[in-house]
Amino acid sequence: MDQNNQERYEDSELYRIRHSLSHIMAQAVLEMFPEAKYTIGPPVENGFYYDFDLPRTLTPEDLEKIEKRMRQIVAGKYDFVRKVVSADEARRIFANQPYKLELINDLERGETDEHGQPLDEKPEISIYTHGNFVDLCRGPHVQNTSQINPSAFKLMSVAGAYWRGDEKNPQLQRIYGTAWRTKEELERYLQMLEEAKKRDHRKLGRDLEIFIFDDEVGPGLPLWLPRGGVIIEELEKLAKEMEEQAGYQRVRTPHLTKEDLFLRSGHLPYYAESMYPPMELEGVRYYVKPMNCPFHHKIYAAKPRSYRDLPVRLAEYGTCYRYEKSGELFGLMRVRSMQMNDAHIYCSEEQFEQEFLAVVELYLRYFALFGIEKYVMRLSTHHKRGLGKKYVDNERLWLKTEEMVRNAMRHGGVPFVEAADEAAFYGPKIDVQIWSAIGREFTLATNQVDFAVPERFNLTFVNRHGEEETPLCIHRAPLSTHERMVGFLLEHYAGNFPVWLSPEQVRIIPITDSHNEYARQLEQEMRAAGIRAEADLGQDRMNAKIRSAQLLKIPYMAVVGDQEVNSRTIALRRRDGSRQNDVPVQAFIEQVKERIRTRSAEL
RNA sequence: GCCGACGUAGCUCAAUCGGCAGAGCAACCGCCUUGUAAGUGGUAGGUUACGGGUUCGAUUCCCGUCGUCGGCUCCA
Repeated sequence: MDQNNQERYEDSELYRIRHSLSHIMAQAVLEMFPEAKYTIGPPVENGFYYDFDLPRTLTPEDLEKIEKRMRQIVAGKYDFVRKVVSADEARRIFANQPYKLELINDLERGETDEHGQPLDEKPEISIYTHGNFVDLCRGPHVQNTSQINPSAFKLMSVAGAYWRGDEKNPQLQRIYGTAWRTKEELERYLQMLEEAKKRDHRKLGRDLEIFIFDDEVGPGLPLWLPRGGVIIEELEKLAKEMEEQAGYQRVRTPHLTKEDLFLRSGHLPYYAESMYPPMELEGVRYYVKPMNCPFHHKIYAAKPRSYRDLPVRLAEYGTCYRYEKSGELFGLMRVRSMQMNDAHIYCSEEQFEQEFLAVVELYLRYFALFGIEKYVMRLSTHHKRGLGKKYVDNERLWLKTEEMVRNAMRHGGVPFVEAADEAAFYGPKIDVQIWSAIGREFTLATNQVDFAVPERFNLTFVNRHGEEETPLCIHRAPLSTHERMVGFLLEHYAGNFPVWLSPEQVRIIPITDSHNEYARQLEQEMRAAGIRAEADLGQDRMNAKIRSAQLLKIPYMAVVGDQEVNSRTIALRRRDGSRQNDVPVQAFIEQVKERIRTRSAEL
C-alpha cells in the first residue's frame, strides 16, 4: 500500500504524528488527574499508547473526555521543542515522577532503554515540551501540533499493562489510540478491523460448524464437530504421506506418565508452570503430558542404536495438555488440549545440518501447498540471565547449537530474523511466526534443537569407531497443532477451504422434490467416488438451499431439475458464484477427484 | 494469573426509572412444487451464566463464583 515502504517506520511522518499524540494524550490525562504518574508512551503498529499510574480506573466516558481535550490541544498549534538536558536537570524536572526517575537513572547508567532493553551506547537525555507539558523523550515529533489531523485519530481501549512488561511490577493503565494522516485513512483502518472480525476463526468456527467450546467441559478444551473432524483427518493424512516419504516412523505413546519421567526430562524443573497438577495413586504421582518428547526418547532408547540406524525419525500426532493461564486462552489458537504434528529426529552432529534443513524445507512445501505467504522465520536463542532458570545451564552448548542453526539456515539460503531470550528450555529453535485475523502474533510451525535432554536420558549410538556417542535431537512440528493450524487456516482461507480440505465438498440441490431420487443417486455415486457429497432433501425451496450451502462455504453446488435428470447432468454452481450448466455427472466427478488428489487450490 | 468490559432462546439482538422477558433467523408440524443467496402459515423453545444479598417486587442495584472478550504476562 505504501509506495516508499523502504522508509523505516521510525523515520516516517506517521511515526512522528503518533508519537506526538501520545504526548498530547499524556497531557490530557495529567490535566484530568494532576496526581497521575506517567511512564512511557511509544508509537506502535497502527497508533500509539501511553501507560499511566492513576488514582482510579478509567471509564469509557473518561476516554471520550480525554479524546475531546486532545483535539483542543491539537488545535492550539503548539510547537514541539526538543532540549538536551543533564541527568540532574532531568531529575529536577521529573522530581515527582518516580517512573521517569527510574528511566533517567537507567539512561544515565547507559544500560537500558525505556522498555528495559539493553543499549549499545550511552544515550543523550532529551526532553520534549509542547505548551506547558514536558516529557522525557528521545523523539522525534512533529514540529507543531497543527501537523496533526484532529479527525484522523481515535482512542480505542484501556488495558492493564505491567511496568516494563514484568508481571512482578505494578500494573499500569494503558490507553491505546489509533492515528493516521487523514480521516479517510482512519476510516479505512476501522473498516479493516470490522472485516477482520468476520474472518476471526472464533466466529467462522461456529458459523461453519467446525468446533465449539462448552463451559461445562472447560476453557481451552475444544470440542471438534463433525466438520472439524474432517479437516483434522485430512491434515493427518497429509502429514502421514509427507512423513512417510521423508523417512519417519510412526509411534504412539500414552497421555499419562509417572513423575520420574518428567523429572528426568527436565520438564518438572523448567516447565512445571505449564503442566496440569499431578494425580496421585498408590503413592505414585502421575502427570498428563505437555509434550511427547520424553516418550520418544524412551522409544529411541528401547534398543541399542548404531550410526548406521541414524537418523531415527519418530513421529506421532500426540495429544498434549498444558495449563495455560486463564487469560492467555484464545479461541483455537491458544488452548489447553492440543494435538501436535510432532516428531523427534535423532541424528549425529554431522547429520544435523542436512536434517535441520530438510525440516525447514518440509515447512516450505506445506506453506506453498496452503498458499501461506505472510510469515517470518525466527531464530529464537537463549539469554544469559535465564541460564539455570528458563534454560538448561550450559552456555557453551547453547552458543554452539545456536551457531549450528544459524549456519544451517545460511547454507540453505533461508531468510530469518533472530530473537534473543525466546528459546525452548532445552535448545534454540526456528519458529514460524504468523498473524491472526485480528493481528495477534503466533508461532505456527516450530523446529527445535535439543542438545540437553538426550544426555539426561543417556541416549547413545555406537559410532563407526565403536564408541558411544550422544545424538542430537530435533523436535519439529511443521503443521503446528491441529488446534492452531485449523484456527489459522480458517482465517487464512476466510472459511473458503480448498476442495480437499472442505468438510463437505458437494451439496446436491434438487429443484423440486420430484428430483429427490436423482439427488440421492448422485449422492451415492459421488460418495462411492470418495467425494464428501450431501443431498439436501429438506423442505426449503431451491433458493434457500443454495443460500444455506453458500453460507457453509461449500465449494460446489450441484443443482438438479428435470433437464439434469433427463440428460444425467448437473447444473454446477461454485462457491464463488460462477455457474456451468449441463455438466455430465461423470466429468464432474472426475474433475473433483482430481482436485482432491492433487490438493489443488483451484475451485 | 493480573487490569478492565461483558454474559438474555441454538444464533443475532430488544426489554423506559426496579414492575407479567420479546423479535428475526434456526428447529419442529403443515401448505406451496419451485431453475441459482431467505416462498408461506403455525407450534415449541427461558431458573435472564451460577450462588448469595438489598427490595413488596431484581434481566435491571450490590457481593462472590464461573465463562467470554480487549490488553499485559506467557506460548504450539
